[in-house]
Amino acid sequence: MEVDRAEVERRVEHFMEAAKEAGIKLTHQRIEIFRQVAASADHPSAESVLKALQPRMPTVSLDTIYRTLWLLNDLGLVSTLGPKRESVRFDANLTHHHHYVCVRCGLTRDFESAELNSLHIPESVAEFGSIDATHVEVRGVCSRCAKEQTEESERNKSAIKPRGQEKNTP
Amino acid sequence: MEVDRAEVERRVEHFMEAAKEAGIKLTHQRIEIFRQVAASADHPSAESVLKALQPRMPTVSLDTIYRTLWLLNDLGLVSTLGPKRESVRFDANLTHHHHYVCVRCGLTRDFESAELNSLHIPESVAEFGSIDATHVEVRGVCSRCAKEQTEESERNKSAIKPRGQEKNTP
DNA sequence: CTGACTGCAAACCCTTTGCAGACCG
DNA sequence: CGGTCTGCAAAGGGTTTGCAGTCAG
Repeated sequence: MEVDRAEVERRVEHFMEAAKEAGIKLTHQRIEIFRQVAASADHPSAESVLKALQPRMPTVSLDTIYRTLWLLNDLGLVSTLGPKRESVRFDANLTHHHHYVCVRCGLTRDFESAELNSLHIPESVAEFGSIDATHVEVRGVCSRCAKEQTEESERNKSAIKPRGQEKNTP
Repeated sequence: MEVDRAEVERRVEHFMEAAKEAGIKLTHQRIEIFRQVAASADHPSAESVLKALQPRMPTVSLDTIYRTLWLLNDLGLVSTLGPKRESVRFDANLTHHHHYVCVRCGLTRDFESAELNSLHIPESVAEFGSIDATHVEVRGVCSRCAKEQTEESERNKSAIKPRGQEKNTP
């Protein structure tokens, strides 16, 4: 499924500006990789970006795609779906509940809300398939990470923030 | 963070019955692994279950934990958080949007809803940390998988359904 | 020109699998 | 006791990293 052509070009434009501003080089690979992600409505993985790019760029390699996608992520031009790169988590709470997730360390906590259990979902969604459950995910920075963040922000004043790689199962 | 002791025992009880009903053996390992997941409010990974169990059961191995957790998942006694075990997916749509996810093949589609963009989150959630974004995930079986499912349901009439392992980036 | 970037290959981490011995029922 | 289950070790798949050559600015 493809994104509207004009929208793709708008996103690419935005990417070019942001890249220039961040002082990174606009290589052929980066432009094509970004264009490919921007054009796909189905949130591709690195692998599927590679497959899509192969015909146009036979020599592009998977690791460049990874590096580029994470770079784009750091620049705030794309985001990732679901947990970054963690192990699978298991949940013995069988009641209908929702989650608070810390975007820094992955801490996950349940919460309940009768209101959120009965959300009104747009009718258009039914076209995708059956609707079995709806689940709300609240994202933020947990208190512990917030504390660490302020502590270390004393020294860092660089433009680009590193992609948090620390793991944590508190 | 620990789950209420009585609640844990209630869950373990439920597990014992369900296991008997399913005809699987109640080994020491299975009971302890289940108890550990049931007792953790933070949705542990296999690795953290292992660490928690090491003191009590020094010889338990990581692969047994994996096998047991997936077994519990198949029995409907635990569930998994986030995408089962896929590669990271990237998203170039920077607008506030929500997701429809097929639980069979992982197909993911965006949808928008002004109503869902401004949900009322319980105040208790603020205790966990800052609230930066809220995101609704609708789960179901996509039309394509639903078709396949009915086609193959002719032959299968086994009690326990296999854990869907197929991957798919449509 | 020169430092940033790419491609290659090998390393890494989490997870799964094959097999021989151990244990539940 | 027999078949299920465990532990071990090794394989597997996705992702990352070190290095030497390449390219954008």
